[in-house]
Amino acid sequence: MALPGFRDFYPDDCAFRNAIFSKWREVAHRYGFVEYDGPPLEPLDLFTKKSGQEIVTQLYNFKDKGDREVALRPEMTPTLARLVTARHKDFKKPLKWFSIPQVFRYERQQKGRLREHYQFNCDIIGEAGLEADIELIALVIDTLRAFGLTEKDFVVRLSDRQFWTDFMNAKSIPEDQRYAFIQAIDKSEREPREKTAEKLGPLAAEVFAILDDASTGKSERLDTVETGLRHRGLQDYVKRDYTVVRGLAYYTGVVFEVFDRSGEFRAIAGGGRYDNLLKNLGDVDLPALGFGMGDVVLGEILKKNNSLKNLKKNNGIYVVIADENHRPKAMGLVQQLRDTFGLPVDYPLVPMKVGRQFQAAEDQGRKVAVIVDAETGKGQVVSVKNLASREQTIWSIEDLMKSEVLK
RNA sequence: GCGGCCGUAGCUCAAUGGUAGAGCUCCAGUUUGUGGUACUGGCUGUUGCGGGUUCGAGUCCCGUCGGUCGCCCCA
Repeated sequence: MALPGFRDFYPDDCAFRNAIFSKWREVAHRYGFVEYDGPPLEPLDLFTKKSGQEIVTQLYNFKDKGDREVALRPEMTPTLARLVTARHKDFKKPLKWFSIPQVFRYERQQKGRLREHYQFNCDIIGEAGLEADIELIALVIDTLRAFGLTEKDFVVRLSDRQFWTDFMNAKSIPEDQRYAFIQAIDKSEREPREKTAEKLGPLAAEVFAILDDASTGKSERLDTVETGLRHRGLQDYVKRDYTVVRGLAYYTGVVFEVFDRSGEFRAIAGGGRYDNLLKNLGDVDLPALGFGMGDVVLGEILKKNNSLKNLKKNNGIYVVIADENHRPKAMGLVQQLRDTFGLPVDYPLVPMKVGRQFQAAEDQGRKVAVIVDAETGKGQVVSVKNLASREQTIWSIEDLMKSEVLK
């Protein structure tokens, strides 16, 4: 039994996970992003430096045999920051980097939240202009579209962290009250309105007006982002919503969260601009932005929508050994097929009834069966059966190797 | 860390406090050279674990571990 919050991946699960990974990679590559990776285990202070000591309660951390305080990474951004600050002069800006790390957190698990998951991380570093924000948001949208999801399935809720900073400046909210103010906005959706109003005090009416009707809030940044997305035909995937504030730790500009329209699941993805983080962490002043998308919530949604079906598509070859006397010849053929086609080629490891062999071929999702029998023993002849159409034809091995019937 | 619900075969579940069962899966056969059906047979259990009540506990009580949903938290 796996530890609480950790998953086993049986072959079907692994196929499902890998299908998600390959879509992620495909879309990231389509956007010109390149893949990087880092260690799953990091010095503890890499994370406390960014998030403070409180984060330790949510980490898998321990002392290693060299007496170092270490932790399993809860997120990729600190590692990315380390990589980038260490060698930023080696790379032309902007960097468009992605990664699919397994990340960990020590928390009680619940729906859509385990103690580990794989998180697709895409970041753009070294570009302060809003074109980068638009590109990144377009990437989030296209990633989900690649799984067959549409504007009917999900929405990107767009907000602007700077908008609220400006608001608090205009209202002269003291520094020590700003955290509570942002928290109140963050929780306003999950709390009774009276409770939020109590927290906001005299500003309640004005804030509610903005939360209820996003057009009340003015943000040139969001105007530009929305226009940019409209140019790409993606305007139906986004909605301005100032309730999104994203934990507020280090975001500085445009932020966003992606939700499914049914409201049944947790956030699918989230991200935004964090222009000061690299400077604070690594003493390299580069603007940056990024998002993360986990495989758990996405997987739940794809399963509900029945996406990613047909993972066992018909391909490959099953060599049926109809006459055990010719097993040696069959083994030669198996080897030759593997060399020639690079497709899955399987066969019975031990003598098996012919009917069972066809069943095995079927269960494995093979496209064709190549039948080795007494005729094969006499000459270089095999029968080839298409498992779907059940048509069977006779081939010389020489012709078979040049043909397309097995592909 | 807190609370609700739930732990019985590999899976899904049944069994009034009275001898632990079914379906599916798996394996084999019906069928000694042709696959999704059908039929037949077979394997699998310290009823999560530990205490307690009782003549007797899968069933009731307590604890514990795990699952699940929510709260807290959300990098």
